[in-house]
Amino acid sequence: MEFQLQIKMNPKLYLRDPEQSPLGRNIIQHSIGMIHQIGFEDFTFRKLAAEIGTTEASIYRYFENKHKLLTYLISWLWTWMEYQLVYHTNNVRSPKEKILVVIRLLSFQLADQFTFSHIDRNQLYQVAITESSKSYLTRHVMQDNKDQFFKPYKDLCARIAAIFHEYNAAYKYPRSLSSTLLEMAHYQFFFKKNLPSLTDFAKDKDDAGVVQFLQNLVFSSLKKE
Amino acid sequence: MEFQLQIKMNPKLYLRDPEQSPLGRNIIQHSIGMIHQIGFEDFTFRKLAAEIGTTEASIYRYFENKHKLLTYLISWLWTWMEYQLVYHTNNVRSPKEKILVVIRLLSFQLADQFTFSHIDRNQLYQVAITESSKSYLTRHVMQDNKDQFFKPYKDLCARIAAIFHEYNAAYKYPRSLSSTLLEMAHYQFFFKKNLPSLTDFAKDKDDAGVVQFLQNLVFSSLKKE
DNA sequence: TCTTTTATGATAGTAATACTATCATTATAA
DNA sequence: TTATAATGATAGTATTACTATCATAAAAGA
Repeated sequence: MEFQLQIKMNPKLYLRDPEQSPLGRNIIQHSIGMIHQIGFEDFTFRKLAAEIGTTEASIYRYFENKHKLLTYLISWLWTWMEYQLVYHTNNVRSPKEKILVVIRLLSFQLADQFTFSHIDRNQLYQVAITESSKSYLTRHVMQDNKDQFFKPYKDLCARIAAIFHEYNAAYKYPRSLSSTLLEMAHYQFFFKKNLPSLTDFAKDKDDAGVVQFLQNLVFSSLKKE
Repeated sequence: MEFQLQIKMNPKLYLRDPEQSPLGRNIIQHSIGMIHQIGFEDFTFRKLAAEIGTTEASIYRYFENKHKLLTYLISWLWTWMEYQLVYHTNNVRSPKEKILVVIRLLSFQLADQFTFSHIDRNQLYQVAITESSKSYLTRHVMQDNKDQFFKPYKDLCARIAAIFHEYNAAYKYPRSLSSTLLEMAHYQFFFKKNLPSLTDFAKDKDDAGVVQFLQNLVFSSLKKE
C-alpha cells in the first residue's frame, strides 16, 4: 500500500506546472540543490540549465524568474509543514503536547511519512533557513501577497496561533508569537552555525539547545502552570 | 555648544572613507534614500550615480559593490544604536527600566541628541527593517564575519544580553533572547505593514501594540516578579 | 493511421548589471 | 611650483535576465 501526498501549488507562481513533466521536476530538484550549494544570489537559470542539460529558454517556460521559483519552493515547504502539523497533532489532545510537536516540526526533528522523488526535504529545509525571508523581504511584497503567494505561510502561522489560543485563551499575541517562533526556528539555527555569538549555543553539537530555547520562549509567553 | 558624534567604521567595508569627502557623504545620503524608495534589489550604482550627478566609476572608488555599501549602512545603524543604548541607560539603575529603554530604542521611540547632516536616521531605520538581514543572509557570511563586518550587531546583541543577565542571572538564553528581540523589532513592524495577518496588530494605527508584545515576550522569558 | 497539438531544443539577440581600465582635469598639499 | 590625490569622462567586458524564432520530437485526438 502506497500513499502519495500531492501538494497543490498556487498557479500564479509558475507558467507551466513543474510537477507535470520530467523537466519540471528536474528544475525543482536541481534548483534546490543548487541554491543550497551556491546560495540564491549566485544562482542563475543559466547555471541551472547547464546542470540539468537543458536551455535557459526552457526553464523560463516554467518560471518567470528565479524569485518566483524561490517563492514556489518555500511555499511548497510551508504547505508540507502545515500538512505535517495536522498529521502529527491528529489525535493529540493536550495543547501542550501539540506545541511540543510544533517546535519539533519546525526544528525538523520529526520523521516524514512520505518521500518525494525529486524533493530533498532536508536540503530544502536548509535552503529555507537562509533564503525563506528573501521571498517576502521585497518591494513587491504587497502585490505578491495579493496574489496569495504567502498563503501557505500565513495558514501555518494561523494554525500554530490557534494552538496557542487553545493552550491559553487569555494570551493576547498568538499570531505574533507564532510568526516569532517560525522566524526564530530559522534564525537561531542560522546564527548558531554562522554567527554563534548571537546565540547561547556556540558550543553545542546538536540542536537540543535551540529546541529548548524555543520551548522556553513559547511557554514563558503563554504562561500557565 | 555643539557636540558631534563620530562613528568609526570598519575600514574593510569601504575602499575610500565616505565620511571624508562631499562625494562620499553624498553617496551615503542618497543610497539610503534610494534603497528606501526602490528597495535593495533594484538599487544599482548606475542609478545612484545618475541621481547624485556623478559616475559609476566614482562610486566604485568608495565601495566595492552594493552589498558592502548595504553592510556599511546597517553597520552604522547598529553602532549608532549601541551608542544610544549606552547614553539612554546611563544613570539608570533598575535593569527593568533598562530593558524598557532597549525596547523603546529598537522601536525607534527615543529622541536622538545628534543630527547627522547626511544621514536620515528615520529613513535608515526603515531601510533596516526590510534590508538588514540581507547583509548576513549570504553564502559569504563566514568570511564577512571574519572581517568583523557584524561586530556592531554582535556588540549590541551582547550589551542587551548583559542587561538581561543583570535582570535575571538565572536565565539561560540571554543572547538568543537578545537576537530574537533585535530581529523581531524589525520583523513585527514589517509584518504589521505588509503581511498583517502574521501579527496581532493588523488594525493598530500606532506602534504601541508591537512594543507591548516585545515587552511581554522579553519579561515573560526573563520571568521574576 | 494521420494529423494536430504540445514540449523541448537550438540558436540568436537585447537591455541592463556589475564591474575594470584609461586618461584628462581640477583642487589641495608639500 | 610641483607633485599628489580626487573626480569626471569615456570606453569596454563578462554576465545576467530575459524574449523571440524556428526546428524537431513526442504525445494525444480524430
